[in-house]
Amino acid sequence: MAVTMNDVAKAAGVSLKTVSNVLNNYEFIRPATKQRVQDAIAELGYEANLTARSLRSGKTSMLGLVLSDLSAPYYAELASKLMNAAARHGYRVLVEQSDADPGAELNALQGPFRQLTDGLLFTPLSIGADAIAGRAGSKPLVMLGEHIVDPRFDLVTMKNGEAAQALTAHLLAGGRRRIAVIGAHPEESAGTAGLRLHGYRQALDQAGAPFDPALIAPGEWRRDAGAAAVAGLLDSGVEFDAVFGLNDVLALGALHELLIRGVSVPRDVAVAGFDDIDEARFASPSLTTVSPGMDEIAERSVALLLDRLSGRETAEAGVHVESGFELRIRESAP
Amino acid sequence: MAVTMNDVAKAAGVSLKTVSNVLNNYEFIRPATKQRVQDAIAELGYEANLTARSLRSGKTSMLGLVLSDLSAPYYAELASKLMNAAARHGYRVLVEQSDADPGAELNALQGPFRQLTDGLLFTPLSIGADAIAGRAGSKPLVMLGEHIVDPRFDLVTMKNGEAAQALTAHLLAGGRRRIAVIGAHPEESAGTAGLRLHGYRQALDQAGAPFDPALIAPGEWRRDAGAAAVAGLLDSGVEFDAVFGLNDVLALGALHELLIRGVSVPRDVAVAGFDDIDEARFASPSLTTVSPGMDEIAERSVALLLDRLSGRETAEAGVHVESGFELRIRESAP
DNA sequence: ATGCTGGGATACATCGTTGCAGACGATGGC
DNA sequence: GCCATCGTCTGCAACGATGTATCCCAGCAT
Repeated sequence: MAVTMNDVAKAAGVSLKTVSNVLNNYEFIRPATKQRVQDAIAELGYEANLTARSLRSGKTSMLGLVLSDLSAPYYAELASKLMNAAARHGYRVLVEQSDADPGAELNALQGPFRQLTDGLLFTPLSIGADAIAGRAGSKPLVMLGEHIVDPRFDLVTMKNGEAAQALTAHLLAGGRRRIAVIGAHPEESAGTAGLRLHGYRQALDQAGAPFDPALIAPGEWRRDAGAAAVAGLLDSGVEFDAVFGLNDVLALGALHELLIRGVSVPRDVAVAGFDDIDEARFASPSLTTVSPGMDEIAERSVALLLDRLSGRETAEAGVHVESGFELRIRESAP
Repeated sequence: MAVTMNDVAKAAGVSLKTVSNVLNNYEFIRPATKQRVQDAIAELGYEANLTARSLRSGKTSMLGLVLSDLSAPYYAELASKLMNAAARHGYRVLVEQSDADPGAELNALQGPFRQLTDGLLFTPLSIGADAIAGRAGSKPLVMLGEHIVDPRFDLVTMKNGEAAQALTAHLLAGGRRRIAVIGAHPEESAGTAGLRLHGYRQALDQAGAPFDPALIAPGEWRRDAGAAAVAGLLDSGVEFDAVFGLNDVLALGALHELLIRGVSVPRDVAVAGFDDIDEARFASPSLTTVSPGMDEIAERSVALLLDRLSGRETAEAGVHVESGFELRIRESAP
């Protein structure tokens, strides 16, 4: 069997509870006693049993992260940074893939997954604010992304609208007039896709450029969907001189399809994305995109969640944090 | 407070233990009793407390996955598939990033992380077989990748040497004679890089082509290192007509640098990678690479680990599983 | 001396579950 | 009619830690 606190207590000649007190940095312990306990711990190679601690204290020191698919580069990079941020505060991150499935998202919210974690970082994609509110329970919950902007929930996001507007303005400034958008989600308006599309339209309006619905292609946020969307546009005969992928993998799929079809980028068509994943910098041509400040997002969302856990943050209404952004102008849309 | 088994027992008019038996599918329970318990569970909305179960049973239903960096596409895709495979068997996966740091890898092996998991999927990068054997403990451990091939450990890997040989043969068959290799790790010979390099040399030997050490560029397995390696080769004046990136991100970094420098791919230089990450298919030009059968790797490594856990697999020596591979011939090296 | 204060350590109950051993009534063989 | 067996269910202890309440003693004021 493993060494328990009881063994340590016996070895140090103190009570079980004193060992516990030493481990939990209880203030009033004589230095000599503390030393004896620590020596015993070192000698026996004692390691606290986290399961027992969790059962007794009700805390797991784990944060849950719910996202659709860990193999998507944006989520992979985000997860990596979140884990590092959490680790700095002594927490681990347990990841759950929802596949954007409503049932899976609900399960993550109330099932065993929730039980295993002290708080949740949640990227809802297919369920709404009311469904969440009804099942959120009492443990803290921080939303990531902007599918749900609701005063009831804490939210960490970026200035999607502003960023999309700035990026579109950049394309317009480069002389592009017919900017196709791919990856739109027609059903929603408040989600990430909706906000970015809104920013696009604002930029058009500001520049006095017309909005043409024929240029808006729906699609899931995957490389193949980006390629398919561009293929559809090309085949339909709609003219366009730029493509704005609502995220980077869409834009990279589009880029691929354009080049295959013999369309020169950026000469004939400029391409821009959103997210600034590592891959964007090394695409050929390299991809113009928006950097959402992922480090800041990761750091602040963990900080907010931990503030809720510790009770440092007590606001009744949801706290909304917005990170900054930066345009990354590269070869695909100079 | 949450609903406990005790509440269920009272509601159903049975003992605590009977509820436990129902939950654990104990054979000898009268259908009527079982039904009553299940009704009570449904009515009260009871959910088993996993922490308490873990403490009592000594099992967590979590598998540990140790890798260097979740943001690397290969690991992200692998982690995603492993999580899905584990979920199919009722297990969760807890990921730990080691950053290829020896201390972090040792910690994952014996620290709290190990305690939280029933078994480990381990991608060692910086520590050796002896260090692992000395600290492995008694919980099952399955190695991923081939940094460590040792009869003491279970291992799931792919035919690195054969695959690299086949890929190199393909390049040679295409008329390439001076194939640069980037991402070599000169210090090691048994690791992944070493095995792939070995396959490369075997292909050269078989074709009667000379081996030139000047064509071997070391580097970490990242995009920027791939770009830097190619830049170094170009600047040094060494001639080459193909680049074999020991993994895809290296090759993609190399591809990027070649195109920036005005080198035509594949006309002047062919480029090939290894891993077949999603991105390879959508690169421009699309990347010739080796598909390691990641689905199979994920499925079989989880199966092996669970077989060890359940005692279905009892081999004294390590079980070594090799998945198949397929060449994916694409535009970058047709 | 006595009472009070507060630092330092302890005993005991408790978190929610599962393993073990045994109880109980009904059945069946002899 | 007795004992062994079988199916079904139960009680108790235990997993390894923490919270609560309490106790003891030294130091100080009264």
